[in-house]
Amino acid sequence: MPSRAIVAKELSQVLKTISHPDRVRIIEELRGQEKDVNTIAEALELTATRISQHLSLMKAHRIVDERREGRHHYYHLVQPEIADWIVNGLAFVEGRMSAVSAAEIKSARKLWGAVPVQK
Amino acid sequence: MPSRAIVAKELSQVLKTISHPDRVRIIEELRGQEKDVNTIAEALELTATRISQHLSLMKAHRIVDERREGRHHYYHLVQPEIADWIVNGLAFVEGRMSAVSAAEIKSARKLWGAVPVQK
DNA sequence: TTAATATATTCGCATACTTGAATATATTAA
DNA sequence: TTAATATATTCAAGTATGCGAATATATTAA
Repeated sequence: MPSRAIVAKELSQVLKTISHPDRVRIIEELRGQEKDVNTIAEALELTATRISQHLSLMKAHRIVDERREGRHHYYHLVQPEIADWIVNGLAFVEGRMSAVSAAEIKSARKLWGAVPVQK
Repeated sequence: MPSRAIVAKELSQVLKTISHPDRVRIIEELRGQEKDVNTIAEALELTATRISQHLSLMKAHRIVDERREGRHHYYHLVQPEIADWIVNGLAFVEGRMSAVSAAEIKSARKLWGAVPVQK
């Protein structure tokens, strides 16, 4: 298989792993800081089980990694820049939604962008 | 639904649409220029039917658009910058593969990056 | 008109993903 | 030890995706 095809396959695998509404949001939650399962679940108003499932999948694909401390499992992005990359991807979303939603995108971007950047 | 969730959903939809090895490659083929189905099929060594199916899906999701001229259907990226964004995404792939493959990523990036940028 | 070319659409099956519910495990508190 | 907390894993059913083969449509050439 030619190298371009190999790389495309790997990249598409990464894209596939993050292309779920919950997972996009989880990645943004982890922008610049680690968080435990419950904290994420509360922030996104989803069950801890579901968050755990998503994190388990993303860990298997090395998008996130885990640090255990007592009964808390803290997750962080293996490559913190991926969150910035996703924020850049919002640019493509802007032109795709209604004017009303476009305003929401800007506010979402502001919110996400406002989180302290990870070293 | 809060705005962040809406935006995340839309973005994940875009990601999902492009997260297929063939489709990543098609987008890169369309970087900076329109091409017809057969041209793409030959370049990627895939059947025209398959390329047509991918393009049809991406068109439905407004990733690409079509211009018909005679019996040729030329496709182009609705948002040409998406190709650049994908090239940036290669950065995340580099750390994920073996050293040998990492070299291939660089060459792939060089190849893709060498294509003239669309205005 | 007929044939050839270029592409699209439909079909069907195999595979994969999503998700809540139930169950299991690890850690700390009583 | 026992109970409570935090998270993980398994299961099963519903849904979606991928893909080749067959068929259909549009355009141009003969």
